Amino acid sequence: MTLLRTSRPARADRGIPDATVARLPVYLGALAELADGGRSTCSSGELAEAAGVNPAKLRKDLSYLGSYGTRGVGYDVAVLRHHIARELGQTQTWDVVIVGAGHLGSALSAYHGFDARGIKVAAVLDTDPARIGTELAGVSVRPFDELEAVVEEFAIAIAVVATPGEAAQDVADALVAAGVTSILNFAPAVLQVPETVTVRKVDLSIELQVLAYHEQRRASSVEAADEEVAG
Amino acid sequence: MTLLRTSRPARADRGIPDATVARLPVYLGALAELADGGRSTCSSGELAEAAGVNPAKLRKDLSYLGSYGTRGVGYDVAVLRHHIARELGQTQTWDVVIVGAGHLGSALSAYHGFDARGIKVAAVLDTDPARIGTELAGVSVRPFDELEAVVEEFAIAIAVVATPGEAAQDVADALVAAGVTSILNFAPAVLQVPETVTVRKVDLSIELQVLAYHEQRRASSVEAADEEVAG
DNA sequence: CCGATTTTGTTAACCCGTTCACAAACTCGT
DNA sequence: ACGAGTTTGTGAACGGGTTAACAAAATCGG
Repeated sequence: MTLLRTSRPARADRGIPDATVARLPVYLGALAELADGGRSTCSSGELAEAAGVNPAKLRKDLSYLGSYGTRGVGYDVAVLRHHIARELGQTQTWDVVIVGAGHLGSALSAYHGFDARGIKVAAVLDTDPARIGTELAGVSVRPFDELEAVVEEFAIAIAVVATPGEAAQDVADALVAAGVTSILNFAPAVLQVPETVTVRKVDLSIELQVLAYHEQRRASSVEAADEEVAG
Repeated sequence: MTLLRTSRPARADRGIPDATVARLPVYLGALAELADGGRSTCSSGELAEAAGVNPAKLRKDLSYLGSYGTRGVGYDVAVLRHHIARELGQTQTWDVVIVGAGHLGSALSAYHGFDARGIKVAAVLDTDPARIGTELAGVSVRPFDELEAVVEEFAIAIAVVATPGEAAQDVADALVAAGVTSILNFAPAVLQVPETVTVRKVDLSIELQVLAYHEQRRASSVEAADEEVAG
């Protein structure tokens, strides 16, 4: 027997590609709209249009979940919603803790998109005494000291860092020590964590900066076009 | 003569890759820290460490801007900052308008990362009379009707959509009509815009959902590991 | 029951981005 | 002036994701 393990299913152990996982919630939203509109089935074309992606890409994405469509017919809206939700872990509710009750922390704890997607803000923590005790979207702000207690109480695996950049690394260290294994980082800082912990970073000013870059190119492309004509 | 146009410079007309552009602001931040620490030069290794990326990737990224390093020495911090800032369009200030003065709009207008990066919130607009006139981080909230006037007054090219999902498409249409050419969309909706307009989308709940997916895999990978041992 | 039509699932080509590895270019000590 | 050591810039291999294209599988009309 040969020991050729290189070319194997490879999806079984590696899971769904990240790029696909990031799009699944979009499909879920589009399916919810279709369901609200009374549709019980839909084609990949319709769904792709609603989600703003290429139909081939959508089918490829869905194929990672299994074969839940019917050739010549399309997808059953309810069935597909169920399978995507299951794959994303939406069949259970994920309790998360938000660290930092500033503007961003407030905005996040008030964000309505969460409940609909199986995410619940279990607690908001802050070190500022002035903020502790204030009510934010149903939960009151608790002292940062209580982190370990909170993580244990709600069995929290996912945390959101919405602190200033200077505090972010210390907060991350505390989160890791408390047993959190996934961190969504909004602070403008690069977090150092063990390999066992997943970090995703969102930097609002970076997004704007990318837009500014494209704007500048747009502006200077006028000159470029002139050159083109001249040359 | 053959018509082989496939392998061409291709960078001259296409500009810097988006992935690189998104990292340049990170390098800029790391360089600012180094400069604050009194460093006048640095190597690709140091800068890469500070930015949290692979040194080879950093050098490749910088090579798109030109050759601003010195072999055997490294990069001059001040010079490199200047060139990156110029490439990103940071030598000028970009005025942006934020539509939606809810929690997220408030958080964004108070975000300190902007000023340091050449971005200025020129105006915040909302349709809710209760919010109009309130002060947000230096600018008062103005009625959404004044969009065209605001865009003209500040020569605005970039807008931020921080409204509920239902209002987003109407807002986008108005923005396009007013002459805005870049949109950063925080609303949970897929925006339809002309090809001439650039849209970038940030969905906070999607980011959390991706983390939830990884968490779920982590949990079920215990079973998978058992199987592995058994098989 | 069969051919025409629709739509999925998937293979293969393509493209972009990452990473490796190394030659070129610089500094420094002697 | 030269060799040893350092660090950049980039050519090339690699890998993942996107897209096009098509075979497989279903429906429908007659």
